[in-house]
Amino acid sequence: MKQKEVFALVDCNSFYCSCERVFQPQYNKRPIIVLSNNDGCAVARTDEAKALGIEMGAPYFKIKDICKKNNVLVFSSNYTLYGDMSRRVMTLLSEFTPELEVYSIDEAFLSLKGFNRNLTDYGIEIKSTIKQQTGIPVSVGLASTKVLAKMANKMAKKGAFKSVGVLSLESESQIDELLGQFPVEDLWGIGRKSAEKLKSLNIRTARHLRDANELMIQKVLTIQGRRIVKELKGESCIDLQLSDPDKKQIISSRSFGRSVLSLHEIQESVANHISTAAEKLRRQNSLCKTLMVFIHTNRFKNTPQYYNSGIINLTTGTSITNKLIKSSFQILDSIYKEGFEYKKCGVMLADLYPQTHSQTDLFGLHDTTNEELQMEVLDKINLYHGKGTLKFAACGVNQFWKMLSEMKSPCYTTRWSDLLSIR
DNA sequence: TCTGGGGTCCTAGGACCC
DNA sequence: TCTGGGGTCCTAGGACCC
Repeated sequence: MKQKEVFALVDCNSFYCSCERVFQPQYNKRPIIVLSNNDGCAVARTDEAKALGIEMGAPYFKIKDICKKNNVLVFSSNYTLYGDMSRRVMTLLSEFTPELEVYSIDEAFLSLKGFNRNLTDYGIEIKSTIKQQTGIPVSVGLASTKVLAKMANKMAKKGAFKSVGVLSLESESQIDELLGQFPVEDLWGIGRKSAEKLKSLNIRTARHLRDANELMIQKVLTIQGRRIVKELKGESCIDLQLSDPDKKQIISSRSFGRSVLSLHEIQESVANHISTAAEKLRRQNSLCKTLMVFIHTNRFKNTPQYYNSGIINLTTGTSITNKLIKSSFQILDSIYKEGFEYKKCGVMLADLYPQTHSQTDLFGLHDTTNEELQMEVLDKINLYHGKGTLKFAACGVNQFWKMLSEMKSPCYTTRWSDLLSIR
């Protein structure tokens, strides 16, 4: 007989805020929010901030007053810090199971199949280890499928389970009861649109969905919806993904810190995006055959709007930054129009495929060994001395278009000069 | 003044072929 | 005058996730 699956979903509580708190423990009871890029909206909130009514994704300019009035600590995002803290948490988690899926920067699924342990106790052990060794509080949900583990995790964060922060779904009757209380729109994989469709069918709770006709659900929500129904019944059909597969596309894009009018400044920004994306491309040893560039104005502003994008199909795949910058400028020339206030631009590398080193090209357009070596040196220098240490002149120096990040904390863990000193 | 960024999967429908 | 139908491949767009 097939062994029963057991999944644990470990999720860091208010992750970005918790990272900030680790280094400023005096903030422990204070409301904190962390803003998205460009100090745009709130993307992480502590419980104290949630209690003030600050919604996820709320634009900062709309909540500034509440923040001031209530002494909310506001941070710009510091991805270097969060990435490093995430790595520490994931490394610790990997000691609790041989089968770990790092699902996002602040979440991981663990397979505990065949573990002969009390699952709640094991969850508590995981939680306290992470807290003790990194300072990050986590919640743990355990169940026989990923969808149920996600649900358990959500419930572990509130109500009666909150004080423990760990919830293991084991008995049928308990699962049935909790499914009956769980709103269908809070399920993993059910977004706004799907929730609307389900509600029009009078399916309001996870229990309603579990008991619905699978074929009917598949018609309404595609095969993914049917999978959710099966998982709610305890039939595991979303497997653990142990290694992360190569990306199929790589995007780099960002809003400007202010409106940008000149082609020159957009070129600088695009050159930077290409540099970032191409470095990622080389890191997974791939080449790209399609390059897309887009620019647009601020859709929230009452000014003339313009959006355009262009694509170049590269005859031979490449990962050489300067070649890609050249092509991106060709695209820009064809899509840029004078007289608009631009707010955002970006690039996408698509049609990625693994570099094999064996292919030759009839016209000799493929990347030469010399070019590849140059990129290798570039990547090594930037890895060691920090991003952007060595860059192409096209990326510019002043970068007036750069995003706002006015409330960023120091890089406590990754920069020597920012290390905490104890006096 | 100020509204994020990066990614995947699935499906419908068009193009094309026989 | 008769005006098919099935298959594959590709792409754009929708929906979802964090």
